[in-house]
Amino acid sequence: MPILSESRKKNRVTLLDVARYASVSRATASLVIRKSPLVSTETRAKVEAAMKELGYVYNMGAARLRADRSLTIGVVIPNLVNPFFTELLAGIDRIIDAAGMVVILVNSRDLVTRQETLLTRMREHGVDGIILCPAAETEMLLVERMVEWELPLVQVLRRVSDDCDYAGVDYALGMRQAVDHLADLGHRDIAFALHGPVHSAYQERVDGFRDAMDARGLDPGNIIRVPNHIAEIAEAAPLFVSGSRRSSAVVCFNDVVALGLSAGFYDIGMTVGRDFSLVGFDDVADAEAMRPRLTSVATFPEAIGEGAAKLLLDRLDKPDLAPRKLVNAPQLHIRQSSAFWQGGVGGRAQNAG
Amino acid sequence: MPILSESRKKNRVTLLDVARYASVSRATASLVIRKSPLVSTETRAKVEAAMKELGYVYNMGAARLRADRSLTIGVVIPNLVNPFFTELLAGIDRIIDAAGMVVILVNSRDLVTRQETLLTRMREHGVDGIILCPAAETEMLLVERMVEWELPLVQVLRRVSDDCDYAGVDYALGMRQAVDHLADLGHRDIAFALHGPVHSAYQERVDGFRDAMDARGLDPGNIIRVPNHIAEIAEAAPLFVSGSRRSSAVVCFNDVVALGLSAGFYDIGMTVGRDFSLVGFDDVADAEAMRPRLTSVATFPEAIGEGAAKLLLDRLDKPDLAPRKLVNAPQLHIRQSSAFWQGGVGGRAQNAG
DNA sequence: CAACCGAATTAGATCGATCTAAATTGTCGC
DNA sequence: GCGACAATTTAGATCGATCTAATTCGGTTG
Repeated sequence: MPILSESRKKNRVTLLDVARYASVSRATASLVIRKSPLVSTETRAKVEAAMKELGYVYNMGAARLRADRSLTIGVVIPNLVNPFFTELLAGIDRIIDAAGMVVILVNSRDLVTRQETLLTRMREHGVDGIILCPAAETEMLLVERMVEWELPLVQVLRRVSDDCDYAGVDYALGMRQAVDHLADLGHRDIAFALHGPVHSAYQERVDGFRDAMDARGLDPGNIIRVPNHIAEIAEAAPLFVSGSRRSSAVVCFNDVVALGLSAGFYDIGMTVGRDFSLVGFDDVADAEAMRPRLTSVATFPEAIGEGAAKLLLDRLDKPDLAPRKLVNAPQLHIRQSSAFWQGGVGGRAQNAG
Repeated sequence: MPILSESRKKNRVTLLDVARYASVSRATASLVIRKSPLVSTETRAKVEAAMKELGYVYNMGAARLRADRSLTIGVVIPNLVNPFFTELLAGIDRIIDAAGMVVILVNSRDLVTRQETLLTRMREHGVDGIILCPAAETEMLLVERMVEWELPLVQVLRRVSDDCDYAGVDYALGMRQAVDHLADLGHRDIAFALHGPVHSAYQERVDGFRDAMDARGLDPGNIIRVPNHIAEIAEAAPLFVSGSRRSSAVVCFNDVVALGLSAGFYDIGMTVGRDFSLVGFDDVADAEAMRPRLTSVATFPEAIGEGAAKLLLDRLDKPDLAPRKLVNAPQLHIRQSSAFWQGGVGGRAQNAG
């Protein structure tokens, strides 16, 4: 257990020191810090001068104890390395920071047991609220327990309970945009490539794909799981263009899958955006940077992060607000990886040839 | 200013409640929590049962006030979206988490004034220590001031002062590996592509490139700045293969630059790894995922994060340790983007043709 | 049996702020 | 000149833990 140097605590300047130096009471000094309108301009100036003079540092810890407010919020993310979550985090940070609060960040690594521990830890640290992207297989119970604890909670991206705020994406709409785009280009054999742990967003994307295909009168049955690790996804590319069920286009669960498959098609000598069409999901920065540039459904993670943070701030203000949902509309970003159906190649080749 | 619901504070279970329930004193209950060996097994069991029974939640805030220790560390990162920093963060998180502490994360956006504010805020929050990747143009003074504050500090990746721990990379060695590799492949006209704000790591990379070129008897003068934003880097590719000073290979400041240039060469119809060689720096996940796969100097950001966190934990333990430096050796990861010099193409074309 | 010991327990002060309720000051109307 | 009133200021209790300096107690020991 780390111990702090003795000297640090010895010569710490407290509010009492400031008050004495400015010849006012501790209470008045406290009012000045909190920018209360109750103190006169004159006194305020005197105290502020004293604070500067003595090098006073506000002690949040003490304030928190008395006021039961920590200006701290917890953020639980299942995966730090995925750029999608990073952008989400950047959005959260922007809003929380602007509100003068700070973020305590933890990484659940998508493990429910770890998540449990972490939530307890946040509670012990006295966070004012939590933004949670629930680990896969999180039980509804967890969220309900937190509501019971009266710890303000916002679910983000993934949804476990309806009794609690949520900021996410209209995945169904996104899938419709992707499928409609490919269908409009003439594709009929459209596959879906997915991976990763199962959670509400996963389910909504899959269902969204199915519904969108149905709506266009296409067969939504060609759903293929690819490896979870990015470097191995490429190896799955042949699955889409060989065997009994060939496709001419694939909608990807996210951009990571799309990036991997794009590499995979390159490896087997197929040119994405000509021989085969690919649509990603999320539109992370790589979509624009890779070649061919990736057509992708933008989900604006940063905006979602901002939305989630705002929901939380609202709730801190009014704890009794009814649960709210913030469902962002995604937007298809057409680039080079999707092209008109060519016949001759892919699943329709036999019919067309 | 967010206010918490009244009820929350009303019915909170405190250590006193637990003590009463277990019919022991507050002090004893406190000892149990802190796993002191002073209490008898019997009493310990009694108290632990009471805690469970009453649903007691430890109040770090109160403990921190008295014990002057917060089990919290601050991490200041200049850019959340860069995957390199994310991996770094993951490494830090792993170690800090294992030590039972949590990370307060803030984003300086590479602005010194913001960084200033954030450091003050961390101090007010009573973090036990700070891991700082200094924003560009941070003055040495800042770090020295923090040492004076007796706030344990570890610099990471970028170095501003020698009076303070530092965890980073041997950039000079990395550049030597990159240059030697290309030189061994027969390249003589090797350019350097850089971008971004100027800081110690920037300088060390540039100097490293120059020295490495000198050591091989090559002219290190072809250093070109490319745009900062990833989507625009591609446009800079022609600069390397046209004009008076053509090159056959380029060493990149980091993988973001490499990724951008790789796209740029694709756009002008050149095949990286055949017509032109490219070596990245950092070896982020994309290096393996892109096509052609990127030869890159791995700097192991996650390991550096772990190293930095360990340095900090050590220092918390022994504040009077002399400043230490942890300089990781990078490692060249050869993939597809670098190939033998072809003559006929690139800078040497005229000589060879 | 008194003195002493170590192990276990505890009362009470304390950390540094905020909150409550009351005191102080100055101003105004009559 | 006095009470009413608003504007400031303040003393003292308080948040929930930890720390210090005892105290208790069963068991040895001389």
